[in-house]
Amino acid sequence: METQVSNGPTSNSGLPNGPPLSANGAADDSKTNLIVNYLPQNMTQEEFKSLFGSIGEIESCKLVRDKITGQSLGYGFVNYVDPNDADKAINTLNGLKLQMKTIKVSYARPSSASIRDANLYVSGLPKSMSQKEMEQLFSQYGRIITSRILVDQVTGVSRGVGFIRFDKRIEAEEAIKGLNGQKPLGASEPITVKFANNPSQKTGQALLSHLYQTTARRYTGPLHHQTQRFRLDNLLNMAYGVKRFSPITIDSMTSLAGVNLTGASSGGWCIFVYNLSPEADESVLWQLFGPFGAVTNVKVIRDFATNKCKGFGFVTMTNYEEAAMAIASLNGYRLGDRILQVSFKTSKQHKA
DNA sequence: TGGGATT
Repeated sequence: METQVSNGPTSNSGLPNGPPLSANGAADDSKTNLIVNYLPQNMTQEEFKSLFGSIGEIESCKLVRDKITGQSLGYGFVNYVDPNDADKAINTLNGLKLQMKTIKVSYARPSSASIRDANLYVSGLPKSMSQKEMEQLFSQYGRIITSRILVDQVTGVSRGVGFIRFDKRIEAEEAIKGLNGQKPLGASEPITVKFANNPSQKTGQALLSHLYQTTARRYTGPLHHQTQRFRLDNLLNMAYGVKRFSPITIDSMTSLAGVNLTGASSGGWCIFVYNLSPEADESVLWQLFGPFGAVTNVKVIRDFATNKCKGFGFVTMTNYEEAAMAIASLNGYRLGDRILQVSFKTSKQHKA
């Protein structure tokens, strides 16, 4: 997504021209220190250093990692010895495409506690709201460093989700107080405003959570009956319930993986789980579905006001066969005093 | 009986 190199009213540094910024007597690295955003998840410290070291001598550099999981947070800092090299790095490496990412290279703002955790996640935005309009809404609370609205990769339509990074954390806090749960002028639904997760943090957490559940289960005993083995044709009928695709033959089963791109929208098979209790949380979904295979995401849908589960949730599984087995096994499964209904998620508009 | 979306 090339748009990420050119969003926001100012550069990510807040220092568009890299002006002098001494003041406190400490080493002034405002002309040499760069922040690099949108690095590929799998890039190592060594690769990072190698890439930026090709420009000139580096005083120091750091790929920022999650303290607990150790995984890259997708950004880092490079401090050059020579300000000219920093300038050159911006000119030559900003916008560079690495794998699926377009990296952003800009001057780093001076390190300070007050600018940390100033990044907000906004959802429920009207699809018609532009980035500029979103900024106008938030700018009353402080100086915006960057902003973005996520769009559907295919249609380009807003997903109603955005990010706002303020200069100061207190500004972000005030924006949450002032805007969370509020309806923008003319909007029909309130927006949600909260502190954003770190980039790419979610997948790591999902992995960890799954790992935790998988490990913990060994010591707490099985949570459900053994998975039953179904004949393949029987399984497919049960998994799909009412047929919504052209009939699937057993012969075509092996080729389903190649068809995933259409059947499973971007990154897995989405499963609808109905009749969860109001107390249900994400962990119960991990526990139920984890044993069947790779689960990448679980979501319990909660009421905005009460924070209680609205009775359903969603699970995303990577592999079709594992998803189908989970559905065949868990549909009709009794959880407490409730009988679960589990099926592949279908699009409502396509309902007969 | 059908949401939210984490750059």
